[in-house]
Amino acid sequence: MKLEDLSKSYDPKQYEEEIYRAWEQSGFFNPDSLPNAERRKPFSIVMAPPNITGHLHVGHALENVMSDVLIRRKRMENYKPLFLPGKDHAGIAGQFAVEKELKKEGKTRADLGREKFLERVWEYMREIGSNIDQELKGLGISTDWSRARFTMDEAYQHAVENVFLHYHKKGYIYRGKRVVNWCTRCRTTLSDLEVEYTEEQGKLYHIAYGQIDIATTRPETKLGDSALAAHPADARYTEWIGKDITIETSDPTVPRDKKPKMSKINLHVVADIAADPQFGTGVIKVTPAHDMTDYEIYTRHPEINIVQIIGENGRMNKNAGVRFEGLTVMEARDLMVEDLTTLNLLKKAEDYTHAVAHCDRCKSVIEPLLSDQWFLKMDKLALHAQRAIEKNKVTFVPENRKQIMLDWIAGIRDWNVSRQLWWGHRIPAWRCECDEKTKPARPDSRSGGWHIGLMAPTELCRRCKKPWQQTTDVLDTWFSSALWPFATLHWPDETNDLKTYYPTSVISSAREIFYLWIFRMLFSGLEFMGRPPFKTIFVHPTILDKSGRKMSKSVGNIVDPMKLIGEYGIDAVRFGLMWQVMSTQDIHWSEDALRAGKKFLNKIWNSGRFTLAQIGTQNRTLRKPRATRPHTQKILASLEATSKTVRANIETYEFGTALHTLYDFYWHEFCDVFLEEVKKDPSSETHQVLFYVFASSLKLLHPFIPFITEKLWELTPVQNKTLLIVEEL
RNA sequence: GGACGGUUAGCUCAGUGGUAGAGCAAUCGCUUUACACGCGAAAGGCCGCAGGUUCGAAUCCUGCACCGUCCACCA
Repeated sequence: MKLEDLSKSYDPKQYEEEIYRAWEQSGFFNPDSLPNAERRKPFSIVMAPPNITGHLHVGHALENVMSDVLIRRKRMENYKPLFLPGKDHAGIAGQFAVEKELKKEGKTRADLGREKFLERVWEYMREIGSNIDQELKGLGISTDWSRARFTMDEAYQHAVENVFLHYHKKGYIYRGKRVVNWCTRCRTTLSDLEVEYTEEQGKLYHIAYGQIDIATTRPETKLGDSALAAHPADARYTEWIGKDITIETSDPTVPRDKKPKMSKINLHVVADIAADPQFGTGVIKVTPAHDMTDYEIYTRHPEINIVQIIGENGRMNKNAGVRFEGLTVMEARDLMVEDLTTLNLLKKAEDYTHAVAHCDRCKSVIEPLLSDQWFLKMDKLALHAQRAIEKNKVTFVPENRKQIMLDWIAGIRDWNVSRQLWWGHRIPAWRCECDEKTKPARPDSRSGGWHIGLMAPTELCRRCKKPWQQTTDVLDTWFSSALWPFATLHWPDETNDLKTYYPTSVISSAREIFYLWIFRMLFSGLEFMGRPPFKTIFVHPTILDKSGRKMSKSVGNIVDPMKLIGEYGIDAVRFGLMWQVMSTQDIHWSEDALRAGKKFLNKIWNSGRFTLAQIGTQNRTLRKPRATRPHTQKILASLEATSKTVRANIETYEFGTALHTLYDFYWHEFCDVFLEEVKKDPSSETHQVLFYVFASSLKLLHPFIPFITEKLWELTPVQNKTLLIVEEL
């Protein structure tokens, strides 16, 4: 291409595709294929695998561009950087996405059945998965596609099974009946971290319980009451402790079409620290099957019994009595309030704002329910993580995240790892009919009568000669994500990749998944690899809208990175993202930064055209020229200073400062001042310096805006030139 | 209820003890042969509020207000 053919303004669309293809064809995204790979030191980042449920959002773009800046920089610093891409099957989110599609066809997953449904999920994953790959490539990131992983790959599934068996062998896995977060729509449990609380306007009902009044937001749970509790130090109630009191209630045996009837029941009164003397009357009604706190009270007082009144479908079950059975929780609440009013037991109902639990995924209200689930004991695993953090085996950026993580670990509870979903890793737990009869699941028996291990589906039970049945429960999606930094490198096989690239250099994570993912990778890495899975945890900023609100579909303030790329080009979007990253402060999204980027690219382009025209076509070496004149000396010194600042800033993840520094240097010192000097003094020395500063600037800018710099590099007459991505800084 | 962060030009943000800065927008002048996605010039801020330390504070300390995020079993 001749210089005269270059357009007067930079047109990204003209070059982006061709350049990305050239990079891919070079094989340089694969660190093993780099020149002198054996002599380079490893550097590695595993991509936070996007969920295959939709499109990339601007947060993905930010995170991956930041990682890519590091990777590209390290490649030019003679490391062999691995940027490992992949995708997550996203258990509940994945299943929910496909269910939503089915709903449009008027079907549910039950209509298809497990097998057919899973086929459908796989189909969906393949389709959406390849879209996501395209979108990632659209960001210009230099990931090694030959190493791409998916959490449902066969090898990955083996790793997951391996981990489960390991934990079981160590006694960390147990099956227990607990009050869990139950999503009545998804029909599965959720871990505490997958529950989202929203402040909602409700009512606080004051109900007469014998001589005591009790306040509750959920009067329908009255049907499952099995005790009352007061604080042991609460003098008002000491005489009641240990005794039964008689309370009046709506008789649940009266059919719904009849008027409510008063009936009496006895409730035992216990002393328990969970009761706050300051709140209401200081007495709590205890409904152990449907409230976490109440369940804990129950575990401390063996004399209390437990009655489940809400079923997994979110409706009242037969324990609630004919009057309430079959009603949804909300319907039951209304009826109970109506009955209590009629029976004159409702003292008052005041407006009350309280936190209501919702399913992170489908936003349905969570019902706390008593349920048999698999748990992972967290005490030892958390302790190891805690020690590693305390001994600074991992670095947190920003630093204050360290203490935040430690505080959180201190209050950790066992992890409910089972899910009643179809899409996910099946738990390797088996049983057969005879086993079920002879060894019924007892609460808290280690595996509740299940046999844990790997079995062929054809294997028969020795006792009854019938085939073993595998549990239909699957694992929490984060159980597999926790293994990402080593399972992607083929653990448990001791591969070269594992030896070379574990531990990874830095993990870049959204605050949102700090506990959900980062913490779990940390203890998993320690448990299975004996070392933390990353040296540095970089908790990157969250992109909010201009007024500081979280981006969400319902608010309609989402920014689509692909649309922006279509409008501004990849480099301008990368520039705009990095321009706004100041330390780890959240970003109030402003498209101005993209406009600034676009203008800057144009400036680079035209200064490039000018420079190339000035220096002629003869190949030059990249050696630093000697400068004898003030303007050449000045620009070389300035380049040196810029280079140092940029290096320091990238090392400390100060992407915005690095880019601002480059911008100021390039535009205001190189273009505004030096290029004007060149016009006045077109000497050989000036041209040598011009060439050197221009070429050096392209290298420094490349990690941020790789396309335009690669294109200009191609046009620059450099001796023994390769692609810019592998040029030495 | 706890933890953390923010509050500087119209908007998005730098600046962390010595006369206030950038990008974008707005104003005025330039069809100067790299670039009008440009060049030059001018304009714009009692640096959230109230105290304190200091010769001197946007910058350090204390308190308060507002905004935001995360964590927490308050019925």
